[in-house]
Amino acid sequence: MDPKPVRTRFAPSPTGRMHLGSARSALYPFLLARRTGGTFILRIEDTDQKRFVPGAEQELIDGLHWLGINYDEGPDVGGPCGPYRQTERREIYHEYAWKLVELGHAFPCFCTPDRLDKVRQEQMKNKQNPRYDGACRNLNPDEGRRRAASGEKVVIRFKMPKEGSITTTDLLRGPSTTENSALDDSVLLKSDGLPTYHLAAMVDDHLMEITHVIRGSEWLPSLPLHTHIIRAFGWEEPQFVHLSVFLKPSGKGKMSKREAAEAIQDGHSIYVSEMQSLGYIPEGVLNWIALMGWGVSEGDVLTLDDMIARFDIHNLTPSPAAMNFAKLDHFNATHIRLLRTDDLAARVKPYFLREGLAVDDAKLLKIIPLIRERLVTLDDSLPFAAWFFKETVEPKPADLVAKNLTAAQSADVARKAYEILAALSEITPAVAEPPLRLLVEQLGLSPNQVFGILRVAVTGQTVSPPLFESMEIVGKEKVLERVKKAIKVLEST
RNA sequence: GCCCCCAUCGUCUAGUGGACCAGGACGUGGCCCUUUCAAGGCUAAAACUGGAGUUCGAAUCUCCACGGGGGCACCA
Repeated sequence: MDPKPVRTRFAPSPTGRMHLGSARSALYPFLLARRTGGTFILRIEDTDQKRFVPGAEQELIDGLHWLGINYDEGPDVGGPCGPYRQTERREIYHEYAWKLVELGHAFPCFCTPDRLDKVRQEQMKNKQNPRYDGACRNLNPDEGRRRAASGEKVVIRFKMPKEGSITTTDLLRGPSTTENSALDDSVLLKSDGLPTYHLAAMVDDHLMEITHVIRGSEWLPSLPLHTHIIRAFGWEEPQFVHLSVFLKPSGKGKMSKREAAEAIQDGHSIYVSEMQSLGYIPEGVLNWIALMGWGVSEGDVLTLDDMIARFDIHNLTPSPAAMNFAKLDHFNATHIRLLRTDDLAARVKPYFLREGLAVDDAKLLKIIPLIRERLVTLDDSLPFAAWFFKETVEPKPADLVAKNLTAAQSADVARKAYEILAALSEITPAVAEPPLRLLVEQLGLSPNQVFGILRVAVTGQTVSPPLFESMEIVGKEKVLERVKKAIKVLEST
């Protein structure tokens, strides 16, 4: 066993919306850290000032917070290895880049982007692999340093060995050997003084003592480069785990902007920040993304705590996974049903308020058990229960007419039901249901017909929570008032 | 074009040479329950990409093909 405490990290770049793929990239290292009693870190990789999006970092932080993926060290909470924002660490990268030059594993390069472009185009025309032509590779380091110090635009490139090969290891895929001749002299430090990912991530993972690098599979092709860099410094190599990508629901190609838009049409989203307003709860979202790329044999309804207890990095799967929103709905509904009544009430309340409804908390608490198992998303509570918080309901006359009955016959049924209800001391399921069932029998009708009329009369809609329980919450006075009104409507139809 | 990765029901997956006529979950069909809508119970259909090897024996190991995905920037 490795005695070193586990340290993992989520290292996003603030260049856009936080999508579900990022959420999963945060979840797994979080789970590993929590599972092993280790430390989980948030590091912001903001070295690309061109693609920087203001507010993106906050969205990331909010998203993690909403999901319950808490980090021990990060830009807003600090920690012993800070700063945790790469733009605040530029001197560090500068130092390490030049150290690599000193060690003979890197070289300063003064080639202009213009010239490199031309070279690249020439190479492509000749059907060669586009790569650095090595113009500055053998420059005298001292001269390079001098020119750089004098303010000349300079870049530092890794000095990839021409010969030999390197064997790298991905925890899920095993070892893989790459010929060095297939690798390029990649840029490590840009002319703006900021590092590229290759340098920054390796330096930070080392300084932050990251033991397991869990990242997207788009990094797999650059693992040989990264391993070269780490070995050039003489550092210990962390375990590398490359996660598969999320594919669009069809399984053909990865999620794109277009698919994201289509998902929205459908009441779904791939953006964490939108999940809440769509009525999803973190438990549902987490369960869904966790199991895309993590195989459990049985028992797949998991809370975050369950995941921590059961997580094993070796059960991650290397193959791409297609998004299946139907499964998200299933997990969301399942976790909603698992919520305590007061918890669910508190979570559902904002959706009523959002519609401008005045919510009575005590009443809401009584409604929750009636709608709980009917909800897929939290906002589904609106069609089921919004009418509870309205003074009056406006049933459609056609809905009040029972199946296979005329309006006049329906009115007659309603009148008889009214008399029964009016005579009751109170309207509860226990008191009201038996006499009304008796009425159903006496009239030779189906429960569906009689209760249907009452349902529409009282709730204003054809689909509602259970009738008698609903009537109890509404109260006798309002029930009678609404049934009376329904009779009038039916009579005038 | 070059490099890399992946491969089990429609989808997510279990499976690490015999315990697999391949298990679970979502979805789908049927039945039951039922005052609507759900939920719940039972049940059905549904997969090892193809070929060649290794082996007494292969979903599991090797190779090839096909397929899918990713990467080839002074982006991450």
